[in-house]
Amino acid sequence: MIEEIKLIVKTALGQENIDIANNKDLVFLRIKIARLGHFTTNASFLLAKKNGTSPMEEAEKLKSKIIQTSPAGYFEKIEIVNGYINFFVSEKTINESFKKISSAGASWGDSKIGAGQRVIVEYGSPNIGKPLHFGHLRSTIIGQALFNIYKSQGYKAISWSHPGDWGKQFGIMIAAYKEKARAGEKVELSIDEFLKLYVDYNFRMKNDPRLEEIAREETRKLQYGDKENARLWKKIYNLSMGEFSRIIKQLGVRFDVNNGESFYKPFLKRIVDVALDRGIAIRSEGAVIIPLEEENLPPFIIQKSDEAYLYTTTDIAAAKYRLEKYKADKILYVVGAEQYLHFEQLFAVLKKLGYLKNQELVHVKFGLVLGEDSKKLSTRAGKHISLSEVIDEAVSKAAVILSEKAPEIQKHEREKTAQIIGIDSLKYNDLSQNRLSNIVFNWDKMLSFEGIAAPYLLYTYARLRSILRKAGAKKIVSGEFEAESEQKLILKLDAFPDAVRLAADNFYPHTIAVYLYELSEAINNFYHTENVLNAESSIRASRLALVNTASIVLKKGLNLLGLETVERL
RNA sequence: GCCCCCGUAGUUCAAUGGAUAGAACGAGGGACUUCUAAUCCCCAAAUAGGGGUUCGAUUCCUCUCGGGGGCACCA
Repeated sequence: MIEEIKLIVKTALGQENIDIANNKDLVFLRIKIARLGHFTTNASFLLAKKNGTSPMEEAEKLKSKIIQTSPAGYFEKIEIVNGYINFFVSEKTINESFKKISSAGASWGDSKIGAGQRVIVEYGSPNIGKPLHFGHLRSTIIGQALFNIYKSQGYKAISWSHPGDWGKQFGIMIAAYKEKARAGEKVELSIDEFLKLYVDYNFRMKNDPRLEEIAREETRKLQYGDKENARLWKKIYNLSMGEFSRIIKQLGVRFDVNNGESFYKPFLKRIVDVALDRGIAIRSEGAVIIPLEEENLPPFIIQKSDEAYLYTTTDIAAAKYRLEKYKADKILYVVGAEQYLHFEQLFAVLKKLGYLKNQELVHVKFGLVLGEDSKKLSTRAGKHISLSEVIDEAVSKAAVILSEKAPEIQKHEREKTAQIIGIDSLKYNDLSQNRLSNIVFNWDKMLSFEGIAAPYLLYTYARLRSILRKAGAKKIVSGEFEAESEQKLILKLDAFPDAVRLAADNFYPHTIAVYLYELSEAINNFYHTENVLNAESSIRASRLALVNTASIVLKKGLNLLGLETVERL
């Protein structure tokens, strides 16, 4: 409806106010206070400023214009309050809107805005060799949601994982492994064992520069093709990727492309050579750096003084590859905010090197997961919360609650349902808040199934499905709605595309998450006040159509966020 | 020292520069012979502080305070 109202107002503004109509400050809003109306615009304020008159005066003039030019019966009334022009749409308009939404069905909220554009979403990139810690959940979940959202907006979206499988952590693990092996100790080849080795070595390295030296040397050897190190690397890589795929699958996430840092090793030398040849990079203190003084940034080191490469080098190669080979128009890097500077530098360097032209590169940053002490959780420091542990905890807690509240659900369905509730809860907990804030890790909060949490949404959905099951299959796409709760629900359904657009524009999945909570409120309110199955036949038919449409939109929204639904709860 | 992010009820979070700043949890009270009570209804409580821009500021600018992160060979 909001698009229709936009058009009506712009038409009424006429040619003489084309500047106002095109002004980006002209806004159309859904009114939050129900008694004031459904929609409003600030056009009168802009007109008053332009003409040196009062908003009230301009509002009156514009209102009579709108009454003349708008389709008959579109508005129930138009009121002017404090200079705002407030629109009350008519019942007929609401019914029309419903028809549109229910016909669109699962495509409601989609758009073609991104048609012909390719967007690569990089997320969920683990550091190979270390088990996934809880912090990885954020990137994975936010990234997957953005990927889904962009796809729904008509983009050709590519989900891309960029595992850190080529860096110094391997040098450290290899060094630690060899140290043990030399001492004649048998090393169990498991992911946990390698983590222990890593943490321990890293800790000792702080006080012993010799160990640091050894690790660095192992890294260099690996990068320059040492056989033994390559063999160890492969071992750790396989262990780690197995673990990664298992968890990713459990989370319902998948990647179109899975090119780790090691994938780019054939390109690294050339990246450095070209940068040097063009005079963009220089040698400094034995290393190769790209100075970024003009950009007011610290220099970007692309090769170490021992000739090993860094993730900076890999990132340049990866970006070049995506821009040139994959012809990406947009790349979203869903990576923690602590890498802010790195991406500022990377984007500046890509421009300098001419790889980045008018494509859009965005660092979609998110806050850290902090420990209970409000300090960063770090694997290096041995502060580690295992992601798979958190997932298991969430699922088993869901199973307990499920058996209390819905004992009638059969065993095999119960396990599946507990999985979905547990995982959805973790995801929703993260997705429902602005990604920029830090999160303090807290078991209770993380696994809370009360209030604004996934079970509320899942329950709402299950209720709708239950009504539809009982009603039997019938397909109705329109209806007459008079009850207040019905109209409120339709207005809420009508707002879904706004939430999706906002999420896409700002890379904010939480706008959808918050919207879905509000939608569920409207749904719960509706079926508490109005009976569906026992209503008189024409009303029953209309309400069933509403229930059906609401369930489709709710499911669609949940799916955009990467959440699954259950049929009963 | 410089740079970035954050600061909203007791707590965890909302609010594309718009009206009377919304929820949830927690505390208290109420609603199931009728489509699932993981639901619904009622009730108290907040913009860190100072300037500025604006018809209008939680939102933009600026200073101060507080929390977090980053700043040459980790990712």
